[in-house]
Amino acid sequence: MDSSILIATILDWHSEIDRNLPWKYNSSPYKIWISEIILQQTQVVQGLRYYERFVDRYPTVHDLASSTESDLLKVWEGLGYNSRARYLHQSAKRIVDEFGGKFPVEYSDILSLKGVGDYTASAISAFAYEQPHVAVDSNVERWVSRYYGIASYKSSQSLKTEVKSILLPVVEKHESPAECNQAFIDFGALVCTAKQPKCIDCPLSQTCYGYAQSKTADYPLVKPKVPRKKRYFHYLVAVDNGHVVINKRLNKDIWQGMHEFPLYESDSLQDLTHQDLCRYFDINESTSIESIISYQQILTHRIIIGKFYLCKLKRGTVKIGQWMSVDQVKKIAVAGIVRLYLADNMFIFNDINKIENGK
DNA sequence: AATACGTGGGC
DNA sequence: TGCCCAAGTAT
Repeated sequence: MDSSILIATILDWHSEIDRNLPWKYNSSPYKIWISEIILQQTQVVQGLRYYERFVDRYPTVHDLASSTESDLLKVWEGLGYNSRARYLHQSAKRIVDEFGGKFPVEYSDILSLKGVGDYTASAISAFAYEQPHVAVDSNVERWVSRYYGIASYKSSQSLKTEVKSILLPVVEKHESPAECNQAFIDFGALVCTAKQPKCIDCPLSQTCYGYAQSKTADYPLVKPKVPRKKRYFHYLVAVDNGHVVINKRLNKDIWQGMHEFPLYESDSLQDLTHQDLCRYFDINESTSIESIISYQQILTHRIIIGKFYLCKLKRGTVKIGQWMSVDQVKKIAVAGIVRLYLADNMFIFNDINKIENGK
């Protein structure tokens, strides 16, 4: 089928779709930018509430720029890939400083923002400014690769280039690049889904290569995944009268900028011995460990095993971090594995006697 | 080009 | 339960 007829079919299908997403129509470039960043590698249902909270808290780029990275990470907590939040703050400051607070219009300027790659720059250009760009995300490359039987790898540059070469000429001729892109994405998200595509209801099935060959599951190609490496995080949960010792993660590593307890990382599942704890955390040998609790968190490329060693220390005698109260801890963004621990163990902030009584 | 970066939902 | 997937980007 000629690609222009193909696109006309999809636009026709899309004319009866209304997903009613808050960033869809008459949104500012700023809000479209926020929505696109939040939606990177994130399902719409998962990002929706974060988007609402985010624009409520930072209605303009000025509000975002004058915020702090720590505040931003707290709003972002639980969403994942938090470098997105750090880059958002960085870019907001740049927009205020270098673009006079006005969101850039030129594709090259938009692309130059940290955290904005080709997909996001294209999406903003099309949705906010009706410029002829194609935002190729996983939805779009999936249906195009299935329809034409393009044997390229998922997310590969070659597939993106191929998809663009097919769709861009059509978008350039159409009056609304925004409408085209929304239709392309929605079609992949709602009809040509990753699992169990709705070929029965698909307006393109009769001319679809993947459907004809019963090979929709084979496109696009997927590379074998590398096994996840395990990392063992040993945390000293040092408490004293409603306070606990906290550090901020500053290295270029997972959970950068987020908070945790004093950490020692090892390469084995073995519990740290009392001697190890004394050495690594500089605590007195008479300090007793109240409990050792383990949590596990599975990430895309890692499995984090967190072990939490609870003990009582005297505030002021410890230099391995900053003492914080419950209220302070509730206001900071914490690393995922620490969040798991705290969800079950908030009793550590109760007074010492209650902990001794085992409650 | 390959790898790292989070988290939650679906089956 | 274990595995796949998600409106990708930076290095």
